[in-house]
Amino acid sequence: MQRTDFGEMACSIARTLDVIGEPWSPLVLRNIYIGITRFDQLQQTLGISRKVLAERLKWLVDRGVLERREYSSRPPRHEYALTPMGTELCDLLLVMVRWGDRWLAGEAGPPVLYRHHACGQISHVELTCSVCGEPMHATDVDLLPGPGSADIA
Amino acid sequence: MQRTDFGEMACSIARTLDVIGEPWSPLVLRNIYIGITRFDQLQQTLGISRKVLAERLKWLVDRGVLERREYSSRPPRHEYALTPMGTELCDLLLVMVRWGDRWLAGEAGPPVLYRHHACGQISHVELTCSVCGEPMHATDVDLLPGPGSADIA
DNA sequence: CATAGTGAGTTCCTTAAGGGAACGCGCATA
DNA sequence: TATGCGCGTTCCCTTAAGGAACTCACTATG
Repeated sequence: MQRTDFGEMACSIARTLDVIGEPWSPLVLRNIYIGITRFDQLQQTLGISRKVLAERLKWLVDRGVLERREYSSRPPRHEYALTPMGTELCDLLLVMVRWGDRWLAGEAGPPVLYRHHACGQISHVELTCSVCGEPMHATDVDLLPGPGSADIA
Repeated sequence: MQRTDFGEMACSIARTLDVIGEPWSPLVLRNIYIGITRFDQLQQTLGISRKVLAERLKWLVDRGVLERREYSSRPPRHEYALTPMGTELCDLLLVMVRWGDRWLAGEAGPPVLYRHHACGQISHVELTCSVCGEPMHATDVDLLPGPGSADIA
């Protein structure tokens, strides 16, 4: 398929999708987040094709989300690690988890639970306003054109 | 391409991706969220192919994220609207915006600003713990197997 | 009444991306 | 010298995305 380039759109959603919008990318990110950092491990646990995995890893490294680093030099071996940019991107995964748990988990319940270090409780993420701290959802905001505008009226 | 089925994985991220992981789906959602609810409008503002748009809309309606409703019966005309499930999915968009604004907006600054109804200020979303209210990011949690487990050790 | 127009898709063709298996390369151990 | 492992790359096949043209049901205009 010939893919439209999202990276050039004046929209932070499109630009974010340009980085991790490809199928598999979020799952690759998830696995590296949970400690599965090597090529073959990723390939086997995800069931992704080696070709696509190689492409995605290179893409994510080029965008600055992942870092490829040597963990052995005698037999040259590499692993992938999250950069600060990549670590913050994992927030997106937590929100996906929250929505998937809520709407798609069904009878069985959530496959994974999250314990918050600060309070020690099993919980999930909530979206709040960075200014007032109250809940902030899509229905609680007005959109205004920003400095980098061009899109949207 | 033959696509691996994410919907059957015991992972809420994969299951969420099964719903909106296709390229364009989040942008379709965004546009409907901001009030662009008709086929031709969506097609023109996104620059998406009509074929793919029709597929995506049908998919999202089938999954329960969107609702197709008639706004005129004499010339039969339809528009698309967010269901409660779809509205909550927009939270994901807010988090994408946050990350894109932070890491990809560059010199120009964010293309769109968000004003929070509750406080009237321009702000952005923050992830907090649903139990204690403190910040909750990917680095602030431990993962434990949940009732719907099968995946992850 | 005939023509043009509109909203919402559908059909058809071309191109490129995903899946999968096989191969390559550098090195270590037997 | 042979086997094996980690990490990819190459090749071929199938399928999905892009894009333009076409359909269909109706409305408005001349």
